[in-house]
Amino acid sequence: MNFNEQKYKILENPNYEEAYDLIGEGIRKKAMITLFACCKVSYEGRAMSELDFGERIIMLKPDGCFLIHQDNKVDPVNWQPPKSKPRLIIKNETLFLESHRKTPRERLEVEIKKIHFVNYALVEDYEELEIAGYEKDMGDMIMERPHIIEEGFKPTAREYSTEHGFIDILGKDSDGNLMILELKCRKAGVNAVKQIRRYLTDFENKTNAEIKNNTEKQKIRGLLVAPSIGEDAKELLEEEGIEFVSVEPPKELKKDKKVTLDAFG
Amino acid sequence: MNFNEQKYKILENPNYEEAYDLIGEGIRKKAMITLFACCKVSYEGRAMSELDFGERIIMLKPDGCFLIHQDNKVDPVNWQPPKSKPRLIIKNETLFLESHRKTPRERLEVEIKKIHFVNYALVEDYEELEIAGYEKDMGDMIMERPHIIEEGFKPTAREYSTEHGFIDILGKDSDGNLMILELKCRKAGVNAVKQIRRYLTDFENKTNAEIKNNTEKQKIRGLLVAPSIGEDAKELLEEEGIEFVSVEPPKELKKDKKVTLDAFG
DNA sequence: AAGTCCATCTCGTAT
DNA sequence: ATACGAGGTGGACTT
Repeated sequence: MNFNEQKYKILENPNYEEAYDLIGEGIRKKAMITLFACCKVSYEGRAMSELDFGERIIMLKPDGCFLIHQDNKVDPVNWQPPKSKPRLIIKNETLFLESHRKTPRERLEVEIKKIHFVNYALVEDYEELEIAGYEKDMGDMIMERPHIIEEGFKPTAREYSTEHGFIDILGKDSDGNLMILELKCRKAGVNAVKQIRRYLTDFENKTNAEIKNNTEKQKIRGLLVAPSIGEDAKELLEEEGIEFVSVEPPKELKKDKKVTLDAFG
Repeated sequence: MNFNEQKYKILENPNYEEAYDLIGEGIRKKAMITLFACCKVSYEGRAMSELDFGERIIMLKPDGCFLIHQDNKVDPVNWQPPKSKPRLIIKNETLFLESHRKTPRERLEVEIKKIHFVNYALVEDYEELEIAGYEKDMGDMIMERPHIIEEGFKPTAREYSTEHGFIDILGKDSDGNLMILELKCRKAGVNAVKQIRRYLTDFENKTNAEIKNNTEKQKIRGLLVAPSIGEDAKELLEEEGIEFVSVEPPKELKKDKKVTLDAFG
């Protein structure tokens, strides 16, 4: 982030012109914008809706998302998807926020009666969500029957924490080499391979630092474990010297899984 | 709103204790709480997930909803549904936000590294969304104006229960033949056709069993009513001798409809 | 509480 | 661009 830039900016009880300026600035800077305002919302597109005046939290994201949240429910009451284009309009001394998209043509219009506060925030976030739930079943299966991976494989740790996230399964092969397993319950893509690459780097640095005097060099093997693999992922895999093991995820019913998860409670 | 109460409260760069107090106050007052913070998120329940440190917008709603929004996508990256219970914890001079629910047992934990700003807002909103364009509205429209389907069509039942589910609309044509209508408010696929096929089978069996002595055989017509139809669905439709009627879902609001009707009274 | 079905589903991925 | 399927689907309604 540039030091000239503020991380965020807040205005309380702004008039429509001040709010117009702040929101415009936020959009230009690709910030997350949040308003607490009394507004009326009209939507027309795949369906059609009207929401009369009331107070809501409005969010604009830098990817074009437009969310209007009431004080209940997980889902926004009205919204526009990514890549929608926002527009600011002042008409009759009133601020209007609009958001448009094409294919399908959709339009959201928000008439702002009163803004209590508005802010923008320059968000820095480089992380992606790692979901384990479905991989968990697969992990359980491998922990119980390690020979699925290869004869002599011995798992040593689960959900092993590193700088770049959690390694699904850590273990050793019959020659004592370290094995790093990344599990995917569906067709694996390039991201999975990149993830293993990061884990390998973590461990190679660690190994170099901690046991640089170790004369017999311990090998570190990276394995992608998934039912199948995309073509682009396969190329990257071979470049990186990472191995691929085809494993079908166990077909358990959700109900069974639920029982398993409840057992933790 | 009580005049003693502030409509909202904002803190910039609070320490963990100040934030703890403000968020606690917001929860007690049943306010919407918004944070701009660097945080790490763990979820365990129906599935499991980890999201490493990064800046996000966190929202707590008075109904117990808990949302963590990254700077893209409509959906939150992690969340808890209504009626979840929030908890504030200070541990090792660090603030943790938790949210729990039962049935199913789920837990969300947010470790807060740095809060840029936090606020709560006492939201006053008594409006509900008025929406049009659903299957239901389409059904309403056809019940009110049956000629949309064809001249002489007379609906006899709505949501008619069969072994294989509910028939949207049942009726008779001008020749007294039975008509089975399946409504889709968007482009219809093969499933819609298969559904009608099942209904037809149900009725043909019934007819054969009950009135096998009936000399003049009553025809049973299956109709798919939708704005458009997929190519694969069209093929199956023709094989099965099912008819297709193109009807756009009504893009008018209930309120408008009510106004229109009121205008006649 | 559990099941069913719709949704401006959203979101990913392959074609 | 479109088509198809999965989801911690969410949310409304029925049993």
